[in-house]
Amino acid sequence: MLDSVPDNSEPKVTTRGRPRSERARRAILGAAAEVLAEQGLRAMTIEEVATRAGVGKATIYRGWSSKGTLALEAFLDEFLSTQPPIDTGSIEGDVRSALQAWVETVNGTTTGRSLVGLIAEVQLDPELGVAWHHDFVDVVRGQHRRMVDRAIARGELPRGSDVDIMMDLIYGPAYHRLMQGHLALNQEFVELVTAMVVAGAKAGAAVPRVGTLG
Amino acid sequence: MLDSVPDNSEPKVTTRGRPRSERARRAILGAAAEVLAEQGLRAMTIEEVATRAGVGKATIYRGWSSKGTLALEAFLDEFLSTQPPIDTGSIEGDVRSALQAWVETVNGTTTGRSLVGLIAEVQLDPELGVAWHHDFVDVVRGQHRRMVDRAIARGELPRGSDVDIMMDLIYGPAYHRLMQGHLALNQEFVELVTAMVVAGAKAGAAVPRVGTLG
Amino acid sequence: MLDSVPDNSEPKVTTRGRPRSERARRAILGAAAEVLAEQGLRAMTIEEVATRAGVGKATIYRGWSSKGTLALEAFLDEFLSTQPPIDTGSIEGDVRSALQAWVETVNGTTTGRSLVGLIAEVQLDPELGVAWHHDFVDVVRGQHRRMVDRAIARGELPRGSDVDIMMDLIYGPAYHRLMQGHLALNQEFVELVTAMVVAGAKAGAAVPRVGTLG
Amino acid sequence: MLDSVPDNSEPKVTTRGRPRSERARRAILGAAAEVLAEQGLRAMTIEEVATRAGVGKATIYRGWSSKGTLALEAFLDEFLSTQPPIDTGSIEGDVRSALQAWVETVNGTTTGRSLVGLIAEVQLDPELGVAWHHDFVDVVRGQHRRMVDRAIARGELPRGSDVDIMMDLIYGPAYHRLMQGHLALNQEFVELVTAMVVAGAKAGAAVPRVGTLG
DNA sequence: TGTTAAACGAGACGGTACGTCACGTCTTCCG
DNA sequence: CGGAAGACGTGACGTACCGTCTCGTTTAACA
Repeated sequence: MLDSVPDNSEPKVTTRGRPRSERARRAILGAAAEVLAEQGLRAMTIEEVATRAGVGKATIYRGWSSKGTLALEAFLDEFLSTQPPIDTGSIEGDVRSALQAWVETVNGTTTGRSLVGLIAEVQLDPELGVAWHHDFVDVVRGQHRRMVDRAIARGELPRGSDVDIMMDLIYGPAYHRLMQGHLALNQEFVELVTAMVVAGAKAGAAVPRVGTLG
Repeated sequence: MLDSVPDNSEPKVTTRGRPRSERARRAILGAAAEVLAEQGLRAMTIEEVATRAGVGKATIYRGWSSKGTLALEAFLDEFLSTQPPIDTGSIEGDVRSALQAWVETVNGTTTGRSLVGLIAEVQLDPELGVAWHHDFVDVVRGQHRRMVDRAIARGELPRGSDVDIMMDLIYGPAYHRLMQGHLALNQEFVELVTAMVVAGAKAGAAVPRVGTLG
Repeated sequence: MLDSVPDNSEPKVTTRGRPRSERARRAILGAAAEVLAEQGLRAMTIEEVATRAGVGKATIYRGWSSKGTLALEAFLDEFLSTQPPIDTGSIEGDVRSALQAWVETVNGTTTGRSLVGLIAEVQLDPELGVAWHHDFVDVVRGQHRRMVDRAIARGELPRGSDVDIMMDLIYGPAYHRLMQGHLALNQEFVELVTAMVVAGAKAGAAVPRVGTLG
Repeated sequence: MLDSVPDNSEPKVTTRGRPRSERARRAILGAAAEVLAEQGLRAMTIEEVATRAGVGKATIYRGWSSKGTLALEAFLDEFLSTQPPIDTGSIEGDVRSALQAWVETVNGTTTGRSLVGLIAEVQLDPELGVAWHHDFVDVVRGQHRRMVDRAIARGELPRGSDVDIMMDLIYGPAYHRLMQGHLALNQEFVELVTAMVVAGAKAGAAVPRVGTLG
């Protein structure tokens, strides 16, 4: 979907203006992160965030259109900082490292639990979806895409590889287990997915592209 | 409907007794399905379902512990009936057919939209998670597992294949696109996933199994 | 306007149904009377009444359409019980006694202060005006009217006397001082008004009724 | 406008300084009068006045301490200009003319409705009461007092007449009907009150003055 | 004429109360 | 006597204004 790195030097999580006072903005995001970590997204209320931040509710509504957009912004920096840039030199090493970092965050941090709650919220709040795509999906997929692009450039993967499918094969199973909770996200999972995806990608170049679609 | 679902001749979606009167039960589930299709899970309220069903709210609470469990039951039969038993004779054919049926439901029906809402709700309501696993995840994965087992039995896939990872590689990308909405769930997606997963599975037998570390 | 005694065996202060539970109704009216006496009508809030009554705000809104109608009902019984039926045998005695009772209530009780607040509120809330007229103005004027009617029957006042004007001459100055606060409502005021009104009424029978009006 | 208003060459409606810029002051009072006429005192908000006047809220608060004091000043000149100085030569003529002018204003103009709202507001806002007495009650009663004083000087009324009671008997019924709304303020009312008050006043000289009791 | 301090418009801020909604429980009363 | 109807206590919602407080920007008096 997006190939170039999104130029969002600052997130566009809200559709509204942000608070004039940096003090209020920081207090709100800090309180939101706190409540999010303690109680989860469902239990988080604007009223409690306002109280903890020492801020009027209206000030929050002035800056964020919903609980979701606020939680998203509170979540973003923290999560992204746990997903380091990765470049091991081989596609297999890159995939393994990226999955490992993701699994560790998801299993070990409150930020990981917020991720689950936010993905859920996005399904239920269409407006939040817009911000989610711009500030999370596009950003994260941009990083992953560069990983796969490098592998193609190195000749590790066939030139005609479908990068999007590659990315979905790597992270799809991970998000699937995260959301359905049917099996553990552990080291074995990381190894197996890495092995199968890399094997499939190297073997799968010959896939006949169907003609009915672009 | 299902090619021999294990033992749940009747779903265990609720932890409570069900309404004494079958009439009320049908009216409630019908009204719930209606509201679910029209307005989605977030907008559905117990009050509206009760009104439409011509039933007291207490009667609903007697049978279902939350909006989620009610929606789950209203969703289940309908969704599962759209996922027919599959046995084309080859793993490639089976995977393609299964994904196709899933994609068609998800793209074309209100039931598909309910699926998204329910997965979201499950993340936010732990109690609902129990019912979700018993009545949805286990059932559906049971079907898929038999599909892969048959391929191993036929010798299409190596004997030591990790069936769970296979299943996650097939459906993980699908659910990933469904929840993140970053790319279309179309025929090309079905073909590419089928090809890469089958290629990876056939090639991936040599993967060195890590110990039980994790 | 009204001649016959209004048959309001129970007040019609609200336009809505009243709470089903007598317990809630009593708690609400009690709390309202309390807050009214302590803080006055302006400072009284539905939230505080609800809290003190141990009742949800919605229960109050279910029974009363505004702060005013609630305050009115909380005020009514108490106020009316301070204005005893009067029958001294002479118009002069009756007027003096009635004014005296009124002045004592108004000067000495929190109910008196509520009266001021309610009259003010009625000016600002047209809906409240309807209830005010039915439950207060009509009731009180009915009592006063009987007082004047008896004087006419006794022959103390001329047969053609305008009863409404009489009543306004008695109570008009009183309410005027109450609202404008320019002079004290004391015993001297009662005596002077009584004397002048009775003198005017006895002398004023010969007033030529203007013909331009009914 | 007034037949020599005592000393308030400029009203003391506010306890604060006024806006430095005459332009702002006029814009604010104009906007306030407009909103007052359109929506009444209850619905008038400082925010709307500020917006209409093209002025910051702080500029209003710099000049007036509350909605009431602002409304009072917006109301004053306009109302007083409708109550012309009166001197017909007889007490009866004076009373009739004064009541007539008052009734016409009250029945026919938005200024009349503002009067009601302001009297109400005065009951609920003690601080406003101070300004109200200084700028309205004292001014108006000053006019009326001179009217009665002249009648006494002319010998129409007994020398010992209680001027305050006279004034309350004239205007009390009028304000009473205005606030309670129980009967019309029409020509008949004017005539009857005039007749009865004048009759009472002329006959009532013999009233035994009670001591200073009360 | 150029400088500078004030007053200004705009409106964000921390609050309070509003009136509404849906929750999950409890009560009433009808069939 | 079971269930529909819906009132109940609760608590969060999102809004409206409050009165205060920064912000630049006029604006007008003095240098």
